[in-house]
Amino acid sequence: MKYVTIKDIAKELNVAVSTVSRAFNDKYDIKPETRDRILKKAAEMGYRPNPIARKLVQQRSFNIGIIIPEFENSFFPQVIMGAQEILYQHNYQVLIMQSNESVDLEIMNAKTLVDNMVDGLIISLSGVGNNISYYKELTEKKMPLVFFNRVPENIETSKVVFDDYKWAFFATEHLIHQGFKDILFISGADELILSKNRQRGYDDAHKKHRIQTGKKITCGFSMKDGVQIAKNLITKNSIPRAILAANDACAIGMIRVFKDSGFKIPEDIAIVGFSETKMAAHISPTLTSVEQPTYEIGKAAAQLLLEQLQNKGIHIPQTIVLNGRLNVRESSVVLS
Amino acid sequence: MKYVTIKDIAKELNVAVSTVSRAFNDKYDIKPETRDRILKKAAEMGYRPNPIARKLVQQRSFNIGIIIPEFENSFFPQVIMGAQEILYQHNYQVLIMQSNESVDLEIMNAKTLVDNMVDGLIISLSGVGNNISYYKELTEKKMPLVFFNRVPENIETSKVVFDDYKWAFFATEHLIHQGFKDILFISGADELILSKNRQRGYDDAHKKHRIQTGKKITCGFSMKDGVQIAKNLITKNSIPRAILAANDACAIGMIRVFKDSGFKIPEDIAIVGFSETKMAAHISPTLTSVEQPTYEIGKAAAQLLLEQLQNKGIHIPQTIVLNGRLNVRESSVVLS
DNA sequence: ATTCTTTTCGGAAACGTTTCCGAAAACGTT
DNA sequence: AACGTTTTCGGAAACGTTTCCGAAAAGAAT
Repeated sequence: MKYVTIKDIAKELNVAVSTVSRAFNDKYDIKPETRDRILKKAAEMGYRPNPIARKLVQQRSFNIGIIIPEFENSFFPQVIMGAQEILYQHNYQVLIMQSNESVDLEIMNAKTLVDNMVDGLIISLSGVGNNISYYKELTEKKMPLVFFNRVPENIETSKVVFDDYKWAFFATEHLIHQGFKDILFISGADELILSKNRQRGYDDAHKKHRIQTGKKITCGFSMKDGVQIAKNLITKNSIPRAILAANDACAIGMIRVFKDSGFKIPEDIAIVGFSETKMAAHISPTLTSVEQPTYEIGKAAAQLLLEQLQNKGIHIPQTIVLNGRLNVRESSVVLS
Repeated sequence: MKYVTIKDIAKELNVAVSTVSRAFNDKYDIKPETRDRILKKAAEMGYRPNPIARKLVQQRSFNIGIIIPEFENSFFPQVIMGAQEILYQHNYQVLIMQSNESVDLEIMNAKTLVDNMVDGLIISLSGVGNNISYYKELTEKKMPLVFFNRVPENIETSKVVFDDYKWAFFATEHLIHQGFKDILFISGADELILSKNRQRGYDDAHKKHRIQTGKKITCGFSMKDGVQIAKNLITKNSIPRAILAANDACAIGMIRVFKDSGFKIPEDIAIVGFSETKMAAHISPTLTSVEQPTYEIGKAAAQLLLEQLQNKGIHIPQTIVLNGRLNVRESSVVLS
């Protein structure tokens, strides 16, 4: 590939490269007519500024890195769309990396993004065994960071989270209202604040209604995890009356196994999912699920990052807690 | 952010920067012990090579750009995973951009990736009104390009496609075998070869069985498009007996509308989807769908690109045609 | 016409690498 | 000991920008 450079234009027009540069970033003094002359010639020659050279000298990139654990569920893609919308408006490009639920890959991704001089990072942690020491380093070096959804504890950065406590509480209460007592709690990885908050919501709903809590199982966020757990439950013959699942994928995996084994949903086992995928309204039975405002999460994260980018130096970490909704459907309602 | 550079190491060790550079890319002559000394010091100081500086001087990036039209359906994410697997093995980083089904954004994405000196591009076109003149420029400038799934005509590049003709034929024949005559064909954008091939498959299946073809409607690939078309059909009271949909999302959108309006699937309307999303097996009724080998598509595209990268200069455009499978489920089978 | 401001521009350094060229050091050979 | 080879290294240019500094050109004021 042969690129047209600023030098080519300068030579063609018998001006200095600095003049050409000024024509493009007109914050510096340049006579309007020479600027127009340069711009015209540049367009003619098909010149496009080289962002790599610019990054090198400016030590910034106008790039934002986004790291997500997976994109098989539509949750993260939607968050990205939300973030992109905001960031594009402010002339930032978005680099997306995917860590495949692996902490090591996640850190590697973060490092390559930093090496590539992103101006900031939007991150959702990979499930298990998270390691935030690198992120602590980054905050010390003043790299703007925003976590969302799966956020770490004990680190002073901005965060965008869902009100997991409240909605785990409501979802649990919903199941209790339906008359179910033995409610299994499928939790995400223990390290995630998200899991702890849901646990508290689950516990408090039981406390409020003076019911003993059911069992808890820790699990990942994929359909496979749901399948595995359901199979285990069946072989152990330890079938709960109702389930609060880690997310929709997990719930759907479980439903399939249960249905294949002859259980009726919700008559034998009621189930509630989390984070409302598009599938929820279409599977059979339709799945009751806690809906999260995915686009809003992305937008909020982008905005928080932009704030840090603008008033660099002084940065007060904020946590934005977003609200949701419980979409009640067939999987959790028994007509009596 | 303060970065440790090669100069810092050179100063610390009283050697030239060129020596330090040699220590990292040991294709040049360097005494093993000084190399070890440098590597040790570098690790100590937390040095990481700056890929931006390297790109600038080497005029290459070890980055591959992937451009996809959307990532709400799991189809494209899965393709990306496949491509990443291969590219990572060859030490390429992957930059993902998403063009939101907009041709303009797609071209912009391509340009920014080129500006960022990607070594090659893997592209799936955005639906309507595609504009390949820029891609032609790129091929003339020897930029390695591979298209997949939604590929353009009249351009000499490597491509990875699905055997749309064959599977549209089989899917149509399957519906005919079920006894359906009035089969509506929901096509993707007309510009796409994919659409034309499916059309041919659809037509030929009718010819083979001496049945007159049904109507054809052109449509996008999202659930919204399916919803819109189904609504139109209902208001026009032009309900077909069976439908071959553009993809699963579209099919699912239609199913919902039909079900809401009191139609029974498949008793009143049978339907077949395309490209097998995870949803297909879980919605109600379960959806008959043509399954595409998503990971394989990604892998094949990556491999084709790597070939071009390796023997640069001479490049024989190849087209890989991948095979699929028809998963027959409830939505298209009437027990009689 | 002289001096002083302001506008406009050119030159050059810098960003962090790689890589070419040539010189110094180390080693072999006679 | 003198010379030729090979190994190892330093210096410097280059990649395409931005930006600082200072000088030339243009205008204003006396």
